[in-house]
Amino acid sequence: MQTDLLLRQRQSLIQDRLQQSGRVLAVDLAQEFKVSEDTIRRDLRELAAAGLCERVYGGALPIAPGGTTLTQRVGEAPERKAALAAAAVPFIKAGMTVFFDASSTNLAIAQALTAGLELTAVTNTPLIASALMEKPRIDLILIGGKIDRLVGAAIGAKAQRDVGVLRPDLCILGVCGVDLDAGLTAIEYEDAEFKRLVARNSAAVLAAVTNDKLGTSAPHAVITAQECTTLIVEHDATGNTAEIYGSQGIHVVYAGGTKS
Amino acid sequence: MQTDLLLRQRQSLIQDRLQQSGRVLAVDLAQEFKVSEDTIRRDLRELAAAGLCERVYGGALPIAPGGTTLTQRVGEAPERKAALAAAAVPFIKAGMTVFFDASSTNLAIAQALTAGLELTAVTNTPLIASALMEKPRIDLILIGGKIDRLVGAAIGAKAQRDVGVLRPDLCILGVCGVDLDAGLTAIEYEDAEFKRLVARNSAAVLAAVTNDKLGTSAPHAVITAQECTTLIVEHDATGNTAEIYGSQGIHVVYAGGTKS
DNA sequence: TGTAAATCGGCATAACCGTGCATAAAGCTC
DNA sequence: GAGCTTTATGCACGGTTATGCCGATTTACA
Repeated sequence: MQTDLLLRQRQSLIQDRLQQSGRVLAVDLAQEFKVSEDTIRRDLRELAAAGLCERVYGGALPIAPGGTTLTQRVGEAPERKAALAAAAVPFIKAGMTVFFDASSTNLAIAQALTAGLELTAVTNTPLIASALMEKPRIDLILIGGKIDRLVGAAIGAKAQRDVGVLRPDLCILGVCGVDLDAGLTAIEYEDAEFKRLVARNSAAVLAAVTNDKLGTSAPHAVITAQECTTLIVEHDATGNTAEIYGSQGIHVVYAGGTKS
Repeated sequence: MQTDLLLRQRQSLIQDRLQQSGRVLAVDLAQEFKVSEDTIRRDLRELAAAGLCERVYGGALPIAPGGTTLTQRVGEAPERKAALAAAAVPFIKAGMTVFFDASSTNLAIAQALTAGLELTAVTNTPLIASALMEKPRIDLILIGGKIDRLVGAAIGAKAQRDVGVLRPDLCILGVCGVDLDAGLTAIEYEDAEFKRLVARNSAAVLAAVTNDKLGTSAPHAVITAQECTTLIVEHDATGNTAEIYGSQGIHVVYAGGTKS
């Protein structure tokens, strides 16, 4: 706990607390920073005036997300995705080049990254790019092209050409289905093409999936299950998931629960 | 503890302290270098002017926050930007191909578009792309490349190459300064290059600016004032704006007010 | 509806700031 | 080397900022 902070430092830290824990209490902050509650309130008022947080009785909340179509998907089961994201973050290490595929879970991962992390991030998804811009130490590369409205990202010929020159250390894949036989699958043909290209060019592939995708398959194959390095599943995924996929050499991680 | 340092040495050491501990206090430095606080303050002022640190009350911080980024600017004066946006929307007609340049005001314009509008939108700014994704009838094309954190968009060689093939009907330019003699100007060199390229390739150029940019100029010229088709200013812009720019054949529109 | 907590505005104060001026050292010109 | 300019520094002054405290008001909740 630091003492004698400068104003900007304090406000900056408040923003961190906000983004990390989803809310802040004036009392807690006053105690933590050893200043009066009045000062904290003034800070919160200023941050709110600058549009950086939403002022509420007793503290403040992060700025309300707009309500996007893909943000809509983010709105579904946010705590599950946050748990998956928290489990995925440790796999992203400083200095890496990481590709973030289009997916609401991956957006959660991007948001969950610690602010100080230094890495090169690549994405074809504006929403994820926007989230990554909040992290000051990240080198951000945007893959352009025509945006597919369903996927919410650029996946066409141009995007495939641009992403084809990259060799990421890690590919954080978004998938529509995961099955031992069918492998990782996607709903759209072109999306699957794009995902396969990136995954095959990456040194490692990580996928974080909610329970409803486990054991299901979508029309278009992306990669085989064996090509997936790490699979992050929910803590209450069917009991034998780890054994089934683990036997294929896949590293299975349970999120937010007690298991393994 | 050293004595009798030369100015450059001292400033260099201050930078070290800054990078090492994340902040410096004027009092501490004065004591450490055995000079008056005034001298330290002068040092800090110079370093800040050179863009090497951020001056704050009591000392200085590293340039980590990085000037004012796009996400920061979004929160400033939202109601003024909304008014400008409302005035800009009528210029965007169905069927057009429109380029949205990086700018917090342009983000407001993107948000203000009616949901049913059918058009092809192009942007190099993830934040604007995210906003445009909410409009279901818009064909969205993303310009990729390395994201410049200060500008908040892709403006490098790759982005210029990709945008160079487009011939938009309308370019909604974001500018840092507007002056009759200096024309439309930008703070960053590469950003200016990018903007000029897009503007010159567009059939029409529209710029919406807040009062603080009127009559000012930034280091790098984008286009001459005459090359700007439409200029949208605030309702309380200095009275003779319309006359001055109007005499150059520029269509001046006052936003949100009673005038014109 | 009553109560405790949270908030807002005003006020006081101490620390901090920038400016202008003076001084001294260093560098330059002739 | 005399005389000038430039530069770095310190000091004094008035203005500004950050913060804590107080009183009046609003809000949440039982």
